[in-house]
Parts: sequence; structure tokens; C-alpha cells
Amino acid sequence: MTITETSLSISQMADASGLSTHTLRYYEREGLMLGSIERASSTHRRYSDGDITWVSFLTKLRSTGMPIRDLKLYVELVRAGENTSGARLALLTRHRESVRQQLREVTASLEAIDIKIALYETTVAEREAQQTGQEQR
Amino acid sequence: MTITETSLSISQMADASGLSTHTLRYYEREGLMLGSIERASSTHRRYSDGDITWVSFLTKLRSTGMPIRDLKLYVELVRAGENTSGARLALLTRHRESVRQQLREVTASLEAIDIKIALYETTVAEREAQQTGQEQR
DNA sequence: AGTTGACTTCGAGTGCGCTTCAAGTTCTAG
DNA sequence: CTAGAACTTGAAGCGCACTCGAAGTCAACT
Repeated sequence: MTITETSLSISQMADASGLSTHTLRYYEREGLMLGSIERASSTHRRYSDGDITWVSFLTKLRSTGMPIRDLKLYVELVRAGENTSGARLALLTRHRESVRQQLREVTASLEAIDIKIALYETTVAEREAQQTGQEQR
Repeated sequence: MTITETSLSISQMADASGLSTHTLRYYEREGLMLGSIERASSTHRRYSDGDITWVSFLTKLRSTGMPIRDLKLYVELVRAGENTSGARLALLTRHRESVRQQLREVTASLEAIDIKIALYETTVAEREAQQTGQEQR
């Protein structure tokens, strides 16, 4: 049984996560990483499997609109240990509700845009038909 | 038959649109209004029915993430007249695709968050069960 | 006519999330 | 061993979309 321990350089991590190296360092500076990143050469970062998983979850929270401020709260709870699971659950549940609300709003606005598009489609089709008629004259 | 011509002050418009009076003036400054807003007292704005409809559509575009820059392009097309309907259709269609993409991404991230929440729910339930057990001792 | 509150302009300020810069250090390939 | 690419830090800068402040004008009520 071989355990494959992945360890990525910052640019590999950037590729893997879709974040820039700048953003990865920024997140670390902001205290969004669980612990301190291992340093292979005592200066160059090496990202572990755990780091990859963690950053991946951070991006899920970010892409659903959670502000950095709240990410900080969440990471602090995780660092504080198992007895904060209630608080973490509360935080995530609250966030989920806001995401759902956001989805409802975007979907509703999208419907209005759909209607507008449909309108333009008929307008454009009519204009094209008219132009074809002119060509026949 | 009575035609009810609505005409709102800026603060009424703010209430009606959900935007602040600051934002309404800002939009106007940025050239996002179709024409110039009527001035009742030659200084105080009066928003017409048409203005209300227009701002309402602007907010649909904004709430789906269209940047101000693109709103400007759109309003310029509308101002330029009927023969830009093809370009407007293209702009809106492109935006719709980006909104759909955005919805897909958020939905996917939300699923990951759902899974995490489910995990915490069992953890919290277990901790509570354990605590109850301790109380019984 | 006076007071209070809503309105005006224009420029500056804010918060967010990166992003870039500068100057130096370290790794890697030949 | 050396050249060049990749990495390091800390601070400054940027783009976006508002948001606020100051100083003054106008409206509506008593």
C-alpha cells in the first residue's frame, strides 16, 4: 500500500486551486490557512494534501460570496477545535441561507432579462424580414 | 379614462427602486439614465414612469453582476436608436450566458457546502447525544 | 416670514479583494 | 559553477461601486 503524499510548490498550488500565487500568499497573510505552511527550503512553501483540501473549501465559500471577514471567523472556529462544531454549523447554515437568497434574486432578475431578450429577438427578426423585403424590390 | 402619470421625488424613487438617493445620482452622473431627468423646480428631480421602468431594468442587470461599464455600453446602444437592436441583443445574450455560468458555479459550490453542513449536523448531534449520556451518569 | 427637512453639486473617502512592485534569495538545469 | 527562473517579504497601488461630507438652495408647513 503506497501512500502518495502530495506536496506542491506555490505555483503548482496556484494551478491546482485556480488562485494566483499572490492570492495564496494574501490568504495566508490574512490568517485563512489552518496552520503554517511547511517550508521545504525554510523559505519556499510546500502545500500538503490537507492544504489543498482546505483551500479548495475556502474557494467554495468565496465563490458563493462569503467575505474574507467571515472566512476568518470560520477558520478561527476550526482552529479552536472540536467543541466549536455547533458554531461552525451555525455559520455555514447562515451562509447557505444567504446563498439561496442570492440565487433566488439572480434567478428572478434573469427571468426579466430573458423576457427582454425574447423581445429583442422578435424585433431583430422583424428588421431582418423587412430588409429582405427591401432587397426584393 | 384617466392616465395616471407618476412622478417621484428622488427619495420616493429610492424607496421604489431599492437604491439610495446617492446611488441614483451616481447612476445619472455615470450616464446610465436614458435622458435627462425632469426637474420640477429646475433643481429637484422628478422621476417619470419611464425612468422607473428603466432603473428597474438597470437593477436587474446589476443584480446579475453586470458591471457599470457594460451598463454604459447598453444605455448608449439604446440611446443610439432602433438600428442597434442587434447589438443590444448580442450584449444581453452574452450577459445571460455569464449569469448562467455564474449560477452553475455557485450551485456547484453550494453542494460542497451542503455536504459540509450535513457532516457538522451529525457531529453536533453526536456531541449532544454524548452530553446527554454524561448527564445521566 | 421663518423653520425644518429634503434637495442640490462636486469632490473626496471607503471597503473589499486582490494585484503589483521592488529588492533580494533560492532552486534547478546545463 | 553559473544563468535564469521561481521564490521570498512588506508595502503600496488599483478597480469597482458606491457612500459620505460640506456648503449651499429649495419646499412645505405653520
